[in-house]
Amino acid sequence: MSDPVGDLLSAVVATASAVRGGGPVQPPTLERPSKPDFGDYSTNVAMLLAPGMGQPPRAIAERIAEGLGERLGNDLGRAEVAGPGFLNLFMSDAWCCRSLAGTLEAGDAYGAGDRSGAQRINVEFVSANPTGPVTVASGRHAAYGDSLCRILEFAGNDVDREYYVNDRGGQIERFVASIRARGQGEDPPEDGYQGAYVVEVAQRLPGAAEIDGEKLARRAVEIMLEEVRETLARFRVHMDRFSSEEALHDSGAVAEVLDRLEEREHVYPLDGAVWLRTTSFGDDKDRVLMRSNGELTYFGSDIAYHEDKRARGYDRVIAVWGADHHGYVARMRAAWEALGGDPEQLELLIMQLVSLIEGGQRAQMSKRGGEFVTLDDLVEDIGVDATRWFLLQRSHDTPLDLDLDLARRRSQDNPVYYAQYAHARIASILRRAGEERVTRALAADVAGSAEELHRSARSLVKRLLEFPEEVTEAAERRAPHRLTTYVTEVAQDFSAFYRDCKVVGAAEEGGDEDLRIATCESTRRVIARSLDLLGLAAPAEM
RNA sequence: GCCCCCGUAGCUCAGCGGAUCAGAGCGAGGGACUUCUAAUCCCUAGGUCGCAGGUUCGAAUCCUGCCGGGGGCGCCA
Repeated sequence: MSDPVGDLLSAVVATASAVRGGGPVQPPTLERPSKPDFGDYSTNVAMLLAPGMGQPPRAIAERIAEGLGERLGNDLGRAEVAGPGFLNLFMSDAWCCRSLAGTLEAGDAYGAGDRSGAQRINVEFVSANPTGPVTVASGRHAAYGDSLCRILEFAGNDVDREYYVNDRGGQIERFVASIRARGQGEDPPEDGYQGAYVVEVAQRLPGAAEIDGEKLARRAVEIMLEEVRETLARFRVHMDRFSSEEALHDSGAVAEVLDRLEEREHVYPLDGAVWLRTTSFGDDKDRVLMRSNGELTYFGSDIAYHEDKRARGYDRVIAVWGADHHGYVARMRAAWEALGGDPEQLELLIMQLVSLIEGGQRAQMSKRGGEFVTLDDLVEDIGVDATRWFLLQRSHDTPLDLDLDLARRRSQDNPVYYAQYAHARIASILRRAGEERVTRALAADVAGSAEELHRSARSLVKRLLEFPEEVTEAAERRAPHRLTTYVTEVAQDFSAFYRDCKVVGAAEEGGDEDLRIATCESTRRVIARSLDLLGLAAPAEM
């Protein structure tokens, strides 16, 4: 795997270890300073070593600089000690060219994780109740969950995308009652679903009033799920599995889990209900599993569902929940542990709210009240790419204000087009060069190019070299939004390169056309991959 | 009362397992189209990173308290 920055960091650590006289070294930083005066890369390694060695950091930095010079040879232009003891590294053009060549040799795997640490991961997301269309709020879950899965896969894991269908319980009964009412031309009950879509569902279920309750519920859920699937498909989200709550009851899985909790003596009766002693595992109060009327709670089903996922043998089980479920985390984790689950394996991520702003007003969305904007509407309005970008730009634990007027009006200014435009522009340049010419350039000895690199070219190459680390960070921190920032930076750096360095006809200004074509191709691939990880298209022309 | 998230440039926010991170986009003002695609580029503006303590050689970043905003606290799902 080509990772020149990682290799450079390893060299720094090895040199530091030697200077200290062996032994492990606390992982130093290796950053790209904002000011060119501070070199291509800067490390704090000397300052980390100083306390243990009892020597001034600057003196240690000098010795590491010397050692690095020997270790890296021509790769290192020079190393300077700065400030309190930073070591600023200026890499040679040769190093940049060789590194660039490395990104191309890696092919499609550039930036991908190696499979040595591959995990089987289950990611459950969206899981919106099948009682209405997918809302924009669920769209955020869809965009986030799907992008996270793409990133986790690219980082070297095996991922299952899963949707949990709450196809029983009170909300289904209210949904059915609403359909029945609409089927007879009446308004739904007050606590029912008021949305106009219920009328359409009723029309697809003629004679709804006469159909048996359970059967009607199943068919209504089928219809809604079909729509959910279609909406998600248009949004480029494909679930590997839909898990039914009802099926867990039918199979006896729920009853079995309750028995096991009882065997383990985590359950007790009180006030006619059955409680789970979640406080034994850190929850602030115990929770009801079975109501005094004999009905199981949603929590009871959900325990069985998570136990089902656990039994499937994943290394890691991730669920993305809405902010309104945050109070639910402690009890689910408690139940997981009560059944013998490893708390390390269960990850419950809370997605903060999406608020819609329209006409300067904050609108709360309510599926039951029929007041919501559907994902389909928004996608139709501004397109899949802009919608996904919009929903992915912000960290999942930050509330998102979605200004509809802005989203529509600014559709041309949306930063997503900036990255896509850079990709299209590169594609255009490569078309101009011609397929045969590009092939020849990629086969050429780019690593050995003698071109004196323009600073824009150096910046761009260094940016491309950040890609593997960006993928790792985005995966480990469950943070797809980092890639929106990164791909924008790549596009910006490319724009500067485009301005300063002629590609086709580079020789006219003393440049190496092979090298510059290779730079374009590497950039194009990194942008395309980044966009793909976000679930966005990488157009060849715009 | 308890819990979660947030408070960074006029606006929307990134950065938050400490240092060389004070940044991006939009908005505002000015400039560049006989272009390897101007859906672009360049310049200007402006912030005591909510406040107060603490830890540290060093804090937007970690800890505590406070203030402000949003959300959640059911034998609903």
